[in-house]
Amino acid sequence: MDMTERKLKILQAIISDFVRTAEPVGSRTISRNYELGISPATIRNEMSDLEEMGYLTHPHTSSGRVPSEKAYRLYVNEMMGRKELSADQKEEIARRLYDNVTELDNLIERAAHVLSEITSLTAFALSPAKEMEKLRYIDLIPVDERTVVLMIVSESGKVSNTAVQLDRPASEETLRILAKNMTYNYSGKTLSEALRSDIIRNFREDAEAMAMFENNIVPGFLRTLENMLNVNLYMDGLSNIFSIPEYSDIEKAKGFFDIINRKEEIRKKLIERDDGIIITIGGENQDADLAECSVVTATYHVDGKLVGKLGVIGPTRMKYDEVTSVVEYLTDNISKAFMITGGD
Amino acid sequence: MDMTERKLKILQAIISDFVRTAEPVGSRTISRNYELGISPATIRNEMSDLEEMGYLTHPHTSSGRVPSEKAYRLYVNEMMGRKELSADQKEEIARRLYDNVTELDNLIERAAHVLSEITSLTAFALSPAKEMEKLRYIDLIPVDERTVVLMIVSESGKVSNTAVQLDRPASEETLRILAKNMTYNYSGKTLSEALRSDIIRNFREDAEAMAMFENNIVPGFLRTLENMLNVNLYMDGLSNIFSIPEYSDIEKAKGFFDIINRKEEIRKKLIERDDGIIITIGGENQDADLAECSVVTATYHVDGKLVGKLGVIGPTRMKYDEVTSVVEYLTDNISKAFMITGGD
DNA sequence: GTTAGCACTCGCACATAAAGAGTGCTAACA
DNA sequence: TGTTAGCACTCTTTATGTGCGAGTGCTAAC
Repeated sequence: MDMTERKLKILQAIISDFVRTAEPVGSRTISRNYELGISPATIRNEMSDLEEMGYLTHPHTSSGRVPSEKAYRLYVNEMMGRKELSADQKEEIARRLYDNVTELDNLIERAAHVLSEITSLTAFALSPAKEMEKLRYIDLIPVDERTVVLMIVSESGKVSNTAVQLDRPASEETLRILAKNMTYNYSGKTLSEALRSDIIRNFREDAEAMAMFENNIVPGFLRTLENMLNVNLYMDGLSNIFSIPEYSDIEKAKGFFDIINRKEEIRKKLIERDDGIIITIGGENQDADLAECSVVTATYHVDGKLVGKLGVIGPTRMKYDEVTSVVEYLTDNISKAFMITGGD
Repeated sequence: MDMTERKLKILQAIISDFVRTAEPVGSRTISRNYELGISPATIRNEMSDLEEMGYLTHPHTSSGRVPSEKAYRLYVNEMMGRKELSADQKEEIARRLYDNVTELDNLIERAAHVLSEITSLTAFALSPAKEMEKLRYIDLIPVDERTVVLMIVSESGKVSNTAVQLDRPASEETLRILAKNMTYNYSGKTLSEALRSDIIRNFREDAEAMAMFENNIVPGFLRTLENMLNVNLYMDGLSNIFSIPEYSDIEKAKGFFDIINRKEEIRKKLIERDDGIIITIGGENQDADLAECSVVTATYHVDGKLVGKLGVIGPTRMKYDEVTSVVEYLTDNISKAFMITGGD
């Protein structure tokens, strides 16, 4: 059976109506509310065809039609236009994103918040992966006899540090040598290179320094690198789930929270996703628990180096055009916002 | 009407049964399952008295009795014993608390997690208030011509820092002088003193240093202090709410999440609460949205200086004895755990 | 003071009925 | 040949009625 122009229009009308109301839509509704100039009977015939083609389903004999995942996929791929955000919306988003942000992670967290509020869905955002960040500078700052602070500065200016307790007192001179050596050995290396590579030990001539390096500094160094590499997952708008009719059933709501609680898993899944705007619909999500959800993600870049993701998770019946636009606008603006506020 | 020994026993039986089953309890149930040696009819008479005294309520004429808030209050104040945790439970808690913790905040977050799992309720924990923390050491570390890292180390060893962009290049000498001065002026002061006090400017002799100090260092200093003072609220076990019959109604569940979402408010409320173990039952919580919940909080101390809170929120029908014991055990162990793992 | 007995009250689960929305088919029409 | 009106049929939803069970409150006897 061929897809005709008219079938497409009817399908679009059905999707649009169902997205709005969450109720199966009947032929009369389409005929009344969408000016296609054809009678309910004709629409019924077309609907019957569309069902045979796999674009519609029938909850039961005597109810309206519901778009299938195949229909959403067609809609997203072929029929959906970008919904340009209004100037007001853009301003609102920008204002809230730019407001008083001092840390990149902070900005990302806020992006999740804004995203969830605008879409009324559950939003998430991943702080940037820093594998490709390069080390710039390493220092050991004596605080007291047995305490030094190990500080690592990355090329993008991110600072991280740990207080390290020493076995034995260290002279400032020793610390200076160690720090200088580490900076020399590691600056220009990426964080993951530094973490994976064998620790470079080239002060064998100084037994004292060497012992301390081995026992105290190296563990602290690795710990700090790991901290810097950590990717945080922020989620927001969890309670939005309750305003979605699909989840008015307590069991389903519970199921949703069960998914959402497995943060570690989500984090991994997100990291695996391809770059750019990705929409997965229902069963396209490997996870069986997500079979009734769609996920929209987009990738942001800061400085062309740091890379992270954000997006929303909601019922397959979501406003893909709107959501896509907001997600895109946010990612486009994240690096911009961050430069303006001049965070570290 | 007087409270008698027997009435107390019956009330305790009713509370205990209702806490377990969430169903109104009838006279037969009490007579069968609790060996009080009296018949249902007698129990009915006593129940009737207890109702008149305000300890029981009656959902409708032909159903069992439900304890009132007044009953829970009596129970908590007079009848409840501490439920000693089993050695196994203690070990389990300790193991999970001590496991691989490197940061205090981390430990607190985990405490919330453990607490929610053990009680099957929603748990929260507040990272310690650091108002009383004293500054130990301040340093300015040059990274490149226009970038320095401002580092603050507190007496308990917590390190915090910000990268500061400079208007103009600064000599290492200038930075050294500034850092030395700041350490001299602020070490021994508490964080909040440092934040509130006027900035001390005593290098008027050096116009160059002074200008940089004013324009770049001071804002970074204040920002860092504020960061250090920030109190984080961790919540865990949100989805536990779904296994509580009281919240099988979607509207109530939604209401619960509405409360939980107002993190800022919760944080403030928690900070205001008195020290020690505090139990508020139903309407005793000012917040109308919490009128059907009870909140149990306890205070922990680290090093006798840092102070924070943790606790649970659940239905008025909760196992107060168990919850109290767990909460108490956790707070007692937090500082201990932290010393053992040798965190910063 | 305690207890057995019994009438009475509700709430709940279940069945049944009526209403409403929507389809699918048939036959007529342009 | 495509479109439409008409109508029987299906299935869900909502309202209504009924019986059952749990539990009380009262009375009278112990």
